[in-house]
Amino acid sequence: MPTLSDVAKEANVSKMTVSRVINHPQQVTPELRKLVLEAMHRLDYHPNSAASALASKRTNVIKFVILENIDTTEPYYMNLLFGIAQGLQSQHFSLQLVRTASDVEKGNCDGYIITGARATDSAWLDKLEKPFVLFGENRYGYDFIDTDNKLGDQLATQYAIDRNYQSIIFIGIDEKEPFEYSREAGYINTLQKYKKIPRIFRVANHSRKAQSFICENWSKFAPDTCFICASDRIAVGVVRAIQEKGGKIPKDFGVIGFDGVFLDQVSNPKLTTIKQPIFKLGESLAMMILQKVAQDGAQQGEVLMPPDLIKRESTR
Amino acid sequence: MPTLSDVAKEANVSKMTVSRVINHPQQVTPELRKLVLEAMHRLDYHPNSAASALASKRTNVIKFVILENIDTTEPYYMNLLFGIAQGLQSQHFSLQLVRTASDVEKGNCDGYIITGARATDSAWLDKLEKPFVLFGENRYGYDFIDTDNKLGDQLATQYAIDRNYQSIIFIGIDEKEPFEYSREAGYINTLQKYKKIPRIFRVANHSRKAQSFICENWSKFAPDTCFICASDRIAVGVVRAIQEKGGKIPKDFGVIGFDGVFLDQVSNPKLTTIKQPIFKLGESLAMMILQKVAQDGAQQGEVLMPPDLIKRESTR
DNA sequence: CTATCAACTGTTACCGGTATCAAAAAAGCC
DNA sequence: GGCTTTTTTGATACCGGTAACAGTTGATAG
Repeated sequence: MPTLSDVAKEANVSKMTVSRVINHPQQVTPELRKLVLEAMHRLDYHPNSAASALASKRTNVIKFVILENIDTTEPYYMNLLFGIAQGLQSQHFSLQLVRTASDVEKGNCDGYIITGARATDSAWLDKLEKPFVLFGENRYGYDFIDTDNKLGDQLATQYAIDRNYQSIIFIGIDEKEPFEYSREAGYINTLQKYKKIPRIFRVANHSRKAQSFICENWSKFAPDTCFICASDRIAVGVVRAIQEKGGKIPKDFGVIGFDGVFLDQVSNPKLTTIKQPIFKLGESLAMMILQKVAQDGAQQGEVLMPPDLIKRESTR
Repeated sequence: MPTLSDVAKEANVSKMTVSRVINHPQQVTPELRKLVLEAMHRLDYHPNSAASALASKRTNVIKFVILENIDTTEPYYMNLLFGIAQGLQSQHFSLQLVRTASDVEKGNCDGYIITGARATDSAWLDKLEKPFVLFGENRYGYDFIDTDNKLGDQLATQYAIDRNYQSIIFIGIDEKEPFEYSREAGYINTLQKYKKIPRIFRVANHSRKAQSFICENWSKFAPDTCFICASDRIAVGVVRAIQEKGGKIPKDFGVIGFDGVFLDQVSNPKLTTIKQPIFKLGESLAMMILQKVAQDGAQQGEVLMPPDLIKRESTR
């Protein structure tokens, strides 16, 4: 394993010059820079992350905090993680996973990416000493990245209208969280544009809960209805309920999910869904926290990334 | 942040003694050890992982290599990851995720945990310079940890027999991999014990493939049949096929899955399944690779962990 | 009572980088 | 051209640990 010194010798410069080429290239004249880069390349040099972490009093570790029950963890977390990992990798950072607020303080890191934070978590978030960014909308001014939830269900609702479903109903998640309000807002806004009256029901985010809800209230849902669901889980339940009641998908009943990871494919018929750009969200989260760390905790703002409408078999 | 030196001063010993208390406690007399531990506790000392990595020429990073398509990634990987993370945490190691063989060599680490390795991967596995362990059975002598697949489907088959299903059929995954052979072996062995003749079908590991397969061959399956499925995905498809054909679950048809993460709960009826101890597998993987690293790459052998039969609604 | 040895503890040098400041070189100015 | 200012480069001192070896101590043996 070649070291900084090796490269320095090879290029006939001092260690510092090499270090600068890596971290502050603009401080070095182009000629020297080129020399050094060539030397690095010749020797196949890779910086030692532990050494740089030590010298610059960092850890090169970001913690990913998942404040959700492991058993109900959504499959899309895997994609999120991949995205995060990819983003961190590019800066030679590595990752630690944390599942409980109590483990957060254990061991060192340079910053946190936090997901699953609810309104009640803001108490301890405020006490964190390291910079953090959230995955998921919040209205407390914390930096976050999320799918553009509102846009997502605007797309969904618009599509249901375009496909000429007579009645368009929203099946939401029974939680008072910003992402849910945003999705509902997308639905409501779009319906209002056409002077239609919104009808919203809310259930727990479980396929079976959704299924039994629809079955129990089946009489309320006439044919030619499209269900805009706040999650693929719910959509899966709705599909099963319709099938159980003998409704015809997609002819008489349409179903549109939200998430677009895993479940939408396992379902039959495959779900029309709002696909979140999960991998990219992960990557962006990584970039944001790294930047925030580099800028000593400076505010980063909010980022909403547009989702895609994936048209499949559960709508006509 | 207190350092080793701070603790050393507080306890009136040298840095080395403190270091020894942390890494080789048995080399220090109990009295001193106590003194040091108290000092560490008083100061709330946490070792600096970067410094120790640098000094001992390690990186304190383990790479988790996932050789599978991100989109078909099983939800249980999340649990595996949690387990791995937990195991690594305990030794102050952190994690990097890698998805392609080409990224494996990029950046440094002390060892690898590799999953999704197929027979064809052994070529580059042999070339790896750092120690590694595999998640998943293999017959090439590589160290691995896996669920006891054979035992799993012994349990499943035995249960189907106990529940008095007349005919017991295995729906396997259409891949020539050890885990599949082991599951089939568990099924075959148990049936043979009762002088019953095995019937095995194999399909791709997709719910819809399984569904259409069962539908197309529906005439072959008389009532009073239990399907032992090699995965929950397949089980979900089988359940849907039976429902589509109007079969009664669990009275006339039983379905037993394999995995026990996520899908089994989303299904309706909830699946009877062989639940893999995924979290523990992950933890063990972490422990194994850490030990292997500590022992400079010494062989660790194979570990098979027993799964559990979870009895739910898809069997009578 | 001293020599020998084992067991424990301390000293020193170094792991591979980076920050800081000093020195040198280049540029600007009169 | 000489002097000041700015830019570029280099020397040095750490960052917080660990390995290797040296020194100390007490026990055991002769």
